[in-house]
Amino acid sequence: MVETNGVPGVQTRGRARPRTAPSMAEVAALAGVSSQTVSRVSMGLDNVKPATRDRVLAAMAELGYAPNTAARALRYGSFRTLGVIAHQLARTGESRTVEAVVEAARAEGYTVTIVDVESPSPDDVSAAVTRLSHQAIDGLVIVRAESATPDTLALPAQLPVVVSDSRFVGTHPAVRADQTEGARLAVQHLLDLGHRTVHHVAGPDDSLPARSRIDAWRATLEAGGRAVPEPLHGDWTARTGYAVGRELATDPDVTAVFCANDETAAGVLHALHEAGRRVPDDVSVVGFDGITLAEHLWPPLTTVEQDFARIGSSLVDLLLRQVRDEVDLSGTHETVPVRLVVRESTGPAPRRP
Amino acid sequence: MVETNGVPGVQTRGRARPRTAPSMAEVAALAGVSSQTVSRVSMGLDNVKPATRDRVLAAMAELGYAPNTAARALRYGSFRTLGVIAHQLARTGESRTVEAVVEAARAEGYTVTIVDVESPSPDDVSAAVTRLSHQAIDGLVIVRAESATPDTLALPAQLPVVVSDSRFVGTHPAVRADQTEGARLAVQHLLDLGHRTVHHVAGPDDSLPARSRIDAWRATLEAGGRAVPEPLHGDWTARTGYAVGRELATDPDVTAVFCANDETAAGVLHALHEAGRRVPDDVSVVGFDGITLAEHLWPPLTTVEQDFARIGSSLVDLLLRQVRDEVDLSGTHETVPVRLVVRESTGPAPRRP
DNA sequence: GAGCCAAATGTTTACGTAAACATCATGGCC
DNA sequence: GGCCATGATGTTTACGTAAACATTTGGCTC
Repeated sequence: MVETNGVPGVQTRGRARPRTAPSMAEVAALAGVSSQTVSRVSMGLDNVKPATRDRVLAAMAELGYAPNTAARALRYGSFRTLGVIAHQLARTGESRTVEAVVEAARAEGYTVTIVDVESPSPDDVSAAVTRLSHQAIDGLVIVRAESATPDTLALPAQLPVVVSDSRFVGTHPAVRADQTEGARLAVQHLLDLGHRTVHHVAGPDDSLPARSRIDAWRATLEAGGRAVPEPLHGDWTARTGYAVGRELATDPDVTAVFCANDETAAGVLHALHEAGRRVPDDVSVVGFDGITLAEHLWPPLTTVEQDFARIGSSLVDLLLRQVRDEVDLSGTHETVPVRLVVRESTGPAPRRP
Repeated sequence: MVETNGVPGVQTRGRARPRTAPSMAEVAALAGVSSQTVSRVSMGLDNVKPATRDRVLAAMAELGYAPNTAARALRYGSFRTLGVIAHQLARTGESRTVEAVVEAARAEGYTVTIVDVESPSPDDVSAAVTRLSHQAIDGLVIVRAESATPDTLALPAQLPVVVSDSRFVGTHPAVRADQTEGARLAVQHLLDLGHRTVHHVAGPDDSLPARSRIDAWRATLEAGGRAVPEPLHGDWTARTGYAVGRELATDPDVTAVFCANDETAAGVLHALHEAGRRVPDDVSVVGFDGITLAEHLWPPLTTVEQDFARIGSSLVDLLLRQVRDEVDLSGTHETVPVRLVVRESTGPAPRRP
């Protein structure tokens, strides 16, 4: 764990105590009591005479006292803080999950420290973990690890961890959306509409969810005895969706496209419109995620909705069970159901010419 | 500052020290040195004999030692952590700004603790501040305070604060996008295209940026001697954009719409499409923010791009200057330029029938 | 009013780190 | 070979809080 450089212990030196907030001792002096009594008031214990309590509260108010979290954390060995490692905070799935995690953590009295990882490369994620473990956290949520694997990622021993969909499933407690069922629903929906086959604009190769969606897409086509076209590769962005979409638009055989996520679908829609192909009359498009804007794209996008709120709260739940009870949950993983929402971007297959 | 309930000092009790990580003392014992020597190695000081350092590093490795952040923070009086209060993390402007803040903070060796505020009401924001000041932060970034004002928000004295666009401008150091210029550019662009006037779908009333945009929209129309229609009110979401858009779509006099943000614009586009009004042939639409999807809406959205990355880094810069140098910057505020990006959602005004 | 119990409050201590100060060795110099 | 400067290491202490233990106060019983 410790290496020549990157030793957990080695840190740059911080400046010493810049600002001096009032301490319990000062409050105690002002109120004419011992600091222990201040502590009792501060913790809301009831074995303090009301008159004394009032004097202490008044002193706190006068000095603007706030308890020193560092000292408390040192005392308790806990920060009541969770760490979150996310890859691209501004991406929809990401921010919705993080938002839900923050919310769920708050409900449990925890706050959340965020580290954004520049690239999803193992190196960057490792660096993020190292940085976070220098920080004050009781547990760690890894929202997207993409290509990182348990081997490439040196997690501090003893640090409770929970991951959302990634290669850590199996080695760490995980929460994942039901990717397989989602992709199946999407593809089957298109087949049921009479499309002969379904093209797929996939996510990046190193992403496990992306691969789950590819696999389920393929399996569903095969189960229906359909031709399986070569999947096209995107990177979750609308930009590549657009680029790939321009190619798809030129192929008259393409009547149904299942996109790895809604952003990609937006790009595909853009390309189709531009090429003059009508949606859904000529081509049907399905997305994945259920971003807020999906409903207001044109035409409104049929998509597979993930329950980000539930994913977030499950992540926190699973993590806190480890933090509090120190149980070993590795291997457990929870699957959150998804939901196909049919809108106007999908329709019956065009009649063959 | 202290009140009957909600006293900063009062907290529920945490369990005491659940997990015991190896301490310096244990490493010292194993390496046969004093804990101070371990500390020196840990801090990377150079006045340790190489042989000794190696022994200490070996001991650290063996025990899986990591420095206790709480103790360090207590010692230094700093966590190297900044707090961020955001309103709706998943909203685009929000998450982009937060992402940039996280990034900029990381570059300065700080991590970021996030508190998501449920509603932008003063009460909720206050609660968030209270929660955060229990946490271990050296400074606070308020990304959107909306209706909160310096009066309604009890900030801990001495806590360095920086705010993005809000009513705190003036009392606290602030960074704001050039709302006025942005709205002017948007409206003028539409007027230059020959539209007689421009309708506005505004943001919520209690948001200062929303009001700046309204004011600049009105001022630009008046400067051009145009009629100023009643502004319509949205809440930044595509949903209300759609609702309001349905009304606009029925009014043949509406040929140009300036939306308070891109999400709203997406909703308006949706409504216009649905009503069979062509964009931009019948109606031109402009957004605000420059979300990634703007380029891939249909038609690609003309919008006023904010430089979120720069806003984020300016926020951190301004905040750290206070944290480190303890200078008083209240009153200073930085304005970040915006940029009009013209796409296909705007075009010449239709010929009058 | 002595005795006793419980409530209220005070005192001591430990949490892990690192600055400040103290000590000890080593080596160069005359 | 003694002296001092220097570098390496050890010892003491403080940071703010809260548990554990100790003491005082007040009220009640008989």
